[in-house]
Amino acid sequence: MSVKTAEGHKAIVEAARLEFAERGYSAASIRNIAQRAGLSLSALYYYYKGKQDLLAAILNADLAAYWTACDEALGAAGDDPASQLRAIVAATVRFRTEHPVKSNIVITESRSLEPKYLEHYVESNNRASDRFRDIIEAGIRAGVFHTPYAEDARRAIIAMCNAIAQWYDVDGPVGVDELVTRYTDLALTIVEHREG
Amino acid sequence: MSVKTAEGHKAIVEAARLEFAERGYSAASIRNIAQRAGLSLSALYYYYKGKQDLLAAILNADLAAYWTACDEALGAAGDDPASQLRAIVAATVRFRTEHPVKSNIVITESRSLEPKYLEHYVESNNRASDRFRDIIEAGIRAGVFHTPYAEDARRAIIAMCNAIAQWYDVDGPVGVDELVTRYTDLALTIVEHREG
Amino acid sequence: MSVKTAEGHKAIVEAARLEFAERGYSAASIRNIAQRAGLSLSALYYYYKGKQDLLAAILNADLAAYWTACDEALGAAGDDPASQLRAIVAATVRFRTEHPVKSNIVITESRSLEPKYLEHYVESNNRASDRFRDIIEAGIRAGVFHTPYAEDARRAIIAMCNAIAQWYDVDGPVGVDELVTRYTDLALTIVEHREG
Amino acid sequence: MSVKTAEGHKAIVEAARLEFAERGYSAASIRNIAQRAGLSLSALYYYYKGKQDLLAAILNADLAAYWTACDEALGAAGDDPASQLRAIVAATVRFRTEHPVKSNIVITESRSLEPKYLEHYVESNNRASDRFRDIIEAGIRAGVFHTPYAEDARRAIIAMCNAIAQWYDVDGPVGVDELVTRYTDLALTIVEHREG
DNA sequence: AATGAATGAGGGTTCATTCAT
DNA sequence: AATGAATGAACCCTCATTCAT
Repeated sequence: MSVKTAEGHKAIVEAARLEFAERGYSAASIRNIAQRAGLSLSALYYYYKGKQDLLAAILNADLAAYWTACDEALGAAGDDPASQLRAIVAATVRFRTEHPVKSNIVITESRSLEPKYLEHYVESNNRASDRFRDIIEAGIRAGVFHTPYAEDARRAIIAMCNAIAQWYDVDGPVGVDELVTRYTDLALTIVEHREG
Repeated sequence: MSVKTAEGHKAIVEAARLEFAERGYSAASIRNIAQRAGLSLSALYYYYKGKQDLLAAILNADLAAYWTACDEALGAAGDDPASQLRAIVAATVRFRTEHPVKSNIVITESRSLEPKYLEHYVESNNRASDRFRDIIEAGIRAGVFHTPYAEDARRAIIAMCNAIAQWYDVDGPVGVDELVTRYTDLALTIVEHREG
Repeated sequence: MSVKTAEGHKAIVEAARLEFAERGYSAASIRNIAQRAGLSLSALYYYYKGKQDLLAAILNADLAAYWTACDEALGAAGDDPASQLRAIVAATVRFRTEHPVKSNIVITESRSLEPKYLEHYVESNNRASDRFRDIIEAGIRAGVFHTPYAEDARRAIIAMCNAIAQWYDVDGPVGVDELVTRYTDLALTIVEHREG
Repeated sequence: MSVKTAEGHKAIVEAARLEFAERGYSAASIRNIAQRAGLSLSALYYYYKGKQDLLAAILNADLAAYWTACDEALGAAGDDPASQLRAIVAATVRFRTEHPVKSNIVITESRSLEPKYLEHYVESNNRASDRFRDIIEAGIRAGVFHTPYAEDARRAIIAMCNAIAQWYDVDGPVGVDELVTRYTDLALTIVEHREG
């Protein structure tokens, strides 16, 4: 929230992201994070109140980054449900492939948030799910999505996109653009998109 | 692996499953596990070599339980790819809803396995994925599944089924049978099943 | 002391000697000893009351073995102080080279004996030192040993002989007989043996 | 090696020396050491990486202290082998009597050093033995030491000097100066020192 | 703005030992 | 004569955190 030194913040957050992603929150060591960031242990405590505070900061920042990406894509896309769904899935696939560390932390470590920090995060996360829900329901109302299971389709789409962060390899055979095509197609298949 | 006393084993494994599921492997305390199992700390060490050993035992047991369920379902189902896919998805949905703790541990905590134990687990897990792959590819060859993205469809189906363990509530509005129907339908939609 | 089963006793004592010698008393594990002896942990406790009891048994046995060897050598030697000194030094060198494990345990681990067991051991050990003392003093009275420092000479001789167990290598270049010659010569030099 | 605070270091090292000397390395408790030093357990770990690290620090420091004393004595002594031998034996006797704890730790606990730390220590210790060897061999070449057993004489002298730390009592009947006289005489006797 | 020193709680693990059988 | 099961105490060590400076 508060800004102390941009550099300090950044080094710590980046180090923490890696440490959290590699070891998981509770196995992560705040000493390691400080060391990775090239700071003293006490310096870290100057910037952040503690481990939870650091996790919360990262989780909120990374979730926000994801939603910013989604919002931009949605804004640039056409208004019809199919275009909107394509846009949000594409943005998600891009984010999961281009920011696997951020993605995995948000997906995996949010459960380590203590109640105090959890509230704000969950709320933020729900607003996210709502975007998918709204689009799908709009598509059904418009008669272009024919799935009888709106909620499950929504969960399926989110789950399959999230999983990408766990297996995708930038140096692998499949390019991001190709993957975007596949997953937008899959998403439309899942909601049973049929025009006319 | 090794069997010492059925009772001792069972109490410990059940307690450990809960602890691992609630807190995650590395936040889990072996002292807590012993207490939950109603044993002394050292008694636990009489049965298991350590925390890793306990995790590995649980992971292997629960993964095996899942695959046993799948195999039974596959054996009882028709030979055609659609029936086979329906069967394995149904078995998976059932397992995820009826054994959410086992499911979540297998899905979430396998990454805490150290190399020594990992090998056997990964191999076992791969044989699992192969079942899905084989069925989908058979369906494509047979001309009944029309998805152009066999691998991604496979991943999507697995991801959506796995996610169930995270949100499903036995006391919620949706019954298991209903959920099975929905997810088998969704799976067939994903692979673009069309006969004739 | 009491005999339960000759075999059991022997296997345990031999295993314990090795373990004590390799790791030192307090780092030695009674579980390891049982395992090395090919017995169950409880079997060991059937034969010995505990770790201390086992140590005491070994220490007493090995010290006794050493003094038996000395007594035999002294009995077989001439009555004059020089012959007696030669005999006891030769016996000591032989024991240290031929039974390095027993030697090292007696020398090194006696300090781990608890008071209860210590008394008997110390007494036994003192009777040992007395043999050296008596011989040296006899030699001085007889006018064949001319050292002005009887006690220090005694300590020096014992120390140099004991040290052998720490460095002597059976497969090394120096044979036992040769070593016996050297150390008996050295001992007589130390007490300044001059006849006539 | 690393220096953090002179005070912290000193209190810990002194406490550890006593604990190691009294109980032996593996029976020594790091909690006891911290308590004796008047520090918290974790404070100790701020200064030393662990039990081994502490042992290594002490062993190296105390061995160095001994060799510094030897070097000073050798530098102040005459160049001829007899004077040099007298000097190094005198320095050794003084060190063993005046620093019995340091002496006993170096002599007894070096075997508890793990390979990682052992190397440096052994090397340092070998340079030590070499001093004795060089002097004795120089004496033999110069025709003033007549022992036919240079190596065994060296070992005997070192062994008898080392043993002092185990039995010498500062409040006993024998003063240090007197002991120095006796042991230098004994050493020259052992190498069969005869001039002219 | 930044740190070195110190702490207390808890971590996993191993230990010698006992006891019912 | 022999054992499997269980225990409580202690082990070394690492942790997130604080505080005086």
